[in-house]
Amino acid sequence: MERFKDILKASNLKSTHQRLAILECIDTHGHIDIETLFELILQKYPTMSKATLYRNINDLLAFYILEEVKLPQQKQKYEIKKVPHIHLLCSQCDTVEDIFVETNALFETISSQSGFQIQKSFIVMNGVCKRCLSKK
Amino acid sequence: MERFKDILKASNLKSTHQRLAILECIDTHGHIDIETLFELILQKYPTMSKATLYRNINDLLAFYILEEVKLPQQKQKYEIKKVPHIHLLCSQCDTVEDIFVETNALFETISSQSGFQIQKSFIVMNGVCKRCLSKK
DNA sequence: CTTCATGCAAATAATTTGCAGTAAG
DNA sequence: CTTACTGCAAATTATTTGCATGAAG
Repeated sequence: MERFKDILKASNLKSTHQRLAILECIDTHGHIDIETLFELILQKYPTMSKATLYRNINDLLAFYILEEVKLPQQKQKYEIKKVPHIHLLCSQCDTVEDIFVETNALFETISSQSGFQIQKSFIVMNGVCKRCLSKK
Repeated sequence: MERFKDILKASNLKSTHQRLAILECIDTHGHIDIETLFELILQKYPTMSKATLYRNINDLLAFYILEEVKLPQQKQKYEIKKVPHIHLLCSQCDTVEDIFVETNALFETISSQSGFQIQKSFIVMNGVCKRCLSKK
């Protein structure tokens, strides 16, 4: 994917097969943990080592290309950095959905109530997704 | 503290010195990670082992006496389970403050927009706290 | 060519488990 | 007394690092 080559170049990172595979894999999965990511990439690049994976994840985080996603009760996951959004974690099918919602009203309330100056937010909702709800 | 003895008894857990120390320590600190907790308890109970600490944390989580707090860029922390609240994480002094805010409006928006049925939420705000703001 | 990234193995850190002894109720 | 809990050591699992080789630009 050309898109990722450009992103890497912008941070002076070389576009190795491994790095591109990591980015594409995270991109198509949306949210993924190290172990799953490793297994998926191994299928395409049998020589991929975990050291490389960890090093790349850390580098990509440092350059703000990736973002960590810490969900309750789950192993740490990663996603491609995008505009701020809310995570909807379904307790039935275990999938994570992203949703874009206006949160200014909430931010306002919090600021005026506490004097805290909000820079960014991390919001996860736990519940049951549309699909699982309609299954009953 | 009698309060914790009652809580433990309600879950058929014995009130050992170690357990009470863990609970009191987490209670007074608000949010604390394993390593810090271990060092603090060692001061009071020099024989405390990490195996016991981990086992107890897991048991207390299983009985919903503790709750995990996963903050961005931080080691996993724990807190005594309380009513739902929002975490305010200050990027200057690194402290976490709890705040109780009405979130129904946001929940409503999310539900109607996505069809997701919310059961609980985990919300962290990153920014600068009142104290640090006034220091300038 | 030059520099940076990879793979392997070894090192370190984090967490869990088995088991014999100890304390809570 | 009986059962559950603790501490220690060993076992697993997760993550990082050093170094020689290989690939990207």
